Amino acid sequence: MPDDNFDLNLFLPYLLNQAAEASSLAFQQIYKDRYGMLRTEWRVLFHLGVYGQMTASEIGLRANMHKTKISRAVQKLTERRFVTRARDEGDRRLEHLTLTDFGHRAYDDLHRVAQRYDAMLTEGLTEVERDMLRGVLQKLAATRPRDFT
Amino acid sequence: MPDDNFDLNLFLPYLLNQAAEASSLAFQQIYKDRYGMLRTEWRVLFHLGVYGQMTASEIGLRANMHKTKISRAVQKLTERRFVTRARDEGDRRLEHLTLTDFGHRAYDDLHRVAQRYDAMLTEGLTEVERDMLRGVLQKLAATRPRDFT
DNA sequence: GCTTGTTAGTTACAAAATCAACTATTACAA
DNA sequence: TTGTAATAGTTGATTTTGTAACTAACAAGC
Repeated sequence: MPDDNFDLNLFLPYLLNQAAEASSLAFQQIYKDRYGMLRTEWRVLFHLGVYGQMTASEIGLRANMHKTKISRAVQKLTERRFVTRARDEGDRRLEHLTLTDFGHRAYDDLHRVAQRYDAMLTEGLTEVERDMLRGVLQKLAATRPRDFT
Repeated sequence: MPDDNFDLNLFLPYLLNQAAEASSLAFQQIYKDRYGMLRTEWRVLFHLGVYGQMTASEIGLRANMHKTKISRAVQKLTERRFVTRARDEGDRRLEHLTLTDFGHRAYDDLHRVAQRYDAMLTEGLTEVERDMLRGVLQKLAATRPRDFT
């Protein structure tokens, strides 16, 4: 009855999810414990930290996050004084988001953690493996659904 | 204000999640459209298809899924006649899960789709990249949270 | 100017995931 | 035995996500 003809653990969507979850766990614990953030909130914080001022939809575009997720994350981050919002005077639909000083300190902290964490994750890999891994993952992340039948 | 010192898109937990999501999308669409399954249900179905009869906690152990997720997935799969449950006579806490004929046909179908899909995902990669990718991802999937500060 | 369509962002409701508490059964040691 | 702990699995309450409908502001053609 078992199917020796297919190795589930090597099926890429499954394997990628396992790797992603396992390798996110300990970092997730840190931004949750230190700042009470969810994944969505961490992502918004980092986008603002890395790219500077952005609007919600710019973040959504870059992070592949739906606008409702971002809306809620921004609301939380604003309530907790990590982020401030400012209406665009030219186009009053737009809101420019920026980190507060407080938010910037949180970003600096987590950003340092992230760098050490990334180093830890890859310390078992060769130089070649590290480079190839990121290159291949970027290709896969750019995969847009298309027909394959 | 922007931080040129950190490339978010190369941060492994983030990059892995992006790759995992992008590369799961089209496959997810198929098991959802054809069989109305969720990710959890698809995973249980595949575990039973690949490994044969299993208990819920064996699946949880292999798939790194919480028992409540599995409990609910099994309930759905049983309602929809993909799976049958049988009490263990020796230890009446245990339930052995197996695919019905109907469930097996669904597995066979999706399993074929999965193989073609995997081939499509990796068609842009070299032989070396493919092998290294799966090897490295398996290492990362085995990452257990530990101290890195 | 007006209508029609588009974009930015929010809100409401439904679906799903998470967490804790629960039942039932077995293990095991006093 | 019998009392305590452990394991398998389920259920309920809460949180988070997903989907669709919504408001507000702008754009472009007539």
